[in-house]
Amino acid sequence: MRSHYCGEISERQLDSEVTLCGWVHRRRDHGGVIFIDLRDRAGLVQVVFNPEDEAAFATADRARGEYVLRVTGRVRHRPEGTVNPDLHSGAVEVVGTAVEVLNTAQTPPFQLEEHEHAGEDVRLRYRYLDLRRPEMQQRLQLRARVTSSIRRQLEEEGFLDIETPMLTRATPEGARDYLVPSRTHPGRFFALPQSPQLFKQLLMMAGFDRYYQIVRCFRDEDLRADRQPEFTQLDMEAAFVDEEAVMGVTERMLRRLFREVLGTELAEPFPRISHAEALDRFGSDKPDLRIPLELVEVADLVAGVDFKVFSGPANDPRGRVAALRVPGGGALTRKQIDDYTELVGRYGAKGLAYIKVNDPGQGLEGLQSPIVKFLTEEAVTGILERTGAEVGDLIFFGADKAGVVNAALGTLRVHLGHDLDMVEPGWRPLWVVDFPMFEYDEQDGRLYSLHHPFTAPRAADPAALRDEDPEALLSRAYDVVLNGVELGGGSVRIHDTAMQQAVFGLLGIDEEQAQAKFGFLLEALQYGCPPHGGIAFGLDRLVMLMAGADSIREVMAFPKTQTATCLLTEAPAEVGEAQLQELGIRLRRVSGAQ
RNA sequence: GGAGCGGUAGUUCAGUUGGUCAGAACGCCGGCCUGUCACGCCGGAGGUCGCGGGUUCGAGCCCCGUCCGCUCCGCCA
Repeated sequence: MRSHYCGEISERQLDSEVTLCGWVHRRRDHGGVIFIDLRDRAGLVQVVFNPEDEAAFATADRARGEYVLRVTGRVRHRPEGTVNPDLHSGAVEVVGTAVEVLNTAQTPPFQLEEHEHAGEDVRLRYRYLDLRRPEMQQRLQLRARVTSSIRRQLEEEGFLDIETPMLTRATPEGARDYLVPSRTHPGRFFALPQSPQLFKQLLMMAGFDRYYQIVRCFRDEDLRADRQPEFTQLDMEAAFVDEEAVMGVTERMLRRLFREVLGTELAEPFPRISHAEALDRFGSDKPDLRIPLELVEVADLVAGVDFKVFSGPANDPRGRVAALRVPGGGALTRKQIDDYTELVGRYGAKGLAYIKVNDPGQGLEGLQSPIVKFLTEEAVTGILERTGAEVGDLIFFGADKAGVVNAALGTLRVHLGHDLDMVEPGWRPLWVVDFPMFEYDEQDGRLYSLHHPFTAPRAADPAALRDEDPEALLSRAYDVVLNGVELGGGSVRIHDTAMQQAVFGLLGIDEEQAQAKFGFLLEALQYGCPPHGGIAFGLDRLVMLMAGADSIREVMAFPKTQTATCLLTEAPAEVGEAQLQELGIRLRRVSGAQ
């Protein structure tokens, strides 16, 4: 039907006759000559129609935006002075001698323009039109190149692509499950997988050694710019490996990916940082290393002052007092500081103390601050020294429970980095390692896995595990972070029944529950389970970063809205009584019915 | 569950203190135009101001409720 893609046309096809199929991107009618920019997935090319070709000219005259055309014509150089350097095909044009209207089109509800952006709701409602836009075409093509590169690398390293079930069972821990009622077993439900975690471990036990899958996962939790109810994981697992092997595979894969797709070299090896150090220095377990700001611990300096706001947390084992020095921050206005105060308030901070360093040579006189008067001169001097403050700087403080301080100053650090234009260019991957095994939840009064209950602890045996303070226990888990985005995480797994039972025990999952929910896993562990470990990546986030987009919706063909609906298909929708009856389901109440 | 921002023409938006405030640009339709490329020029059509209620002589504007979109907190092993 066609000989080339529109976007392919260049001087290489000079003087040859080409046949193109595409959409009318734009039509410029000069009365005596008509230009049509014809668009397909590869790009744009300008087609010229002259009145001498009567039939073609008449058809071009009729054509409107988004009409689908098949055009035949000869490729020629553009006349002197009319070359368009913004277009790949801009040195040439196609002289249209035959046109066929393959289909007409209604006027689109929004312009498929780079220049003006339609609201996201309109774009989602007419997603098939939105996806025609060159920007979206490029994003989804980028996504395809990403998965292609990943597959090639992993397959070269001997990984097998094996599918796992979409209909599985609900898990007691973790995110809320999407449920699917069983028709053949009324009253019972499948769950859609939150990840193939247990299946990939079973594949290791089954001897497949090296597995990977690019697989859809489902979590029924509230949405964010980087969270959708269905999303795609690059999931990997290998047997007879330790954390070094998994991290090695990962780095090779990412390095090749960025080289092939973006022409960029990533650091070799990726730097590593412990979870504790990440929180100490950056207030985040996914620090953006492009931002040259760090938190500094000052609890010891203010532990003795009368100022309860500081001395309280400084003497609380779960508290933290930290400073964040902002070079040149003295120029921040009162309004800006107020806005930052409001920002950290969202994370539970009760305020945002600061010191403006006007002239440190003058001692306390050279400082401008609402809190200096509550501190000792010794404390202030110590703070200035430790933060390395210079003239014109500003120092922010966080004093509260450690979690609040980290969240507040960690977020503040990122915002300051962007607002003050301090973000360094480039790609800064890193590994976060030495995660705690558990996290204590004060509300529920119990431990939760920081990763998941199958993560191996750094403990020799179950007895050693029970001897330790659970909150001090480290796991054999690792996260890979890129420019402040958590790209993926994984761990070496437990491959021993007794150890798995011991971890369940610490999580408050008793023998009976463990058997009921994970009996098949505990059983499988007893039939010769090899040591194994793996990692899973958020593919959408990876592509989002590489595409320079600020939401994963921009790199998904048909994403959901924040309330988890599809504006195009209007899913979820009600179903008929007959369908419900077949499933043995009666609705408690029909809310939101029309 | 909570906080914030937004909803006015097909689209993106403006609309002051409640009183010619139903507006602009783009798009669309018609006409003109032989080198444009976000073509240009002339003319035209196009509105349930998200929805419901209230205050008022009078509401796009104020109040209450509600729906939708986005950002964030909680949540996301």
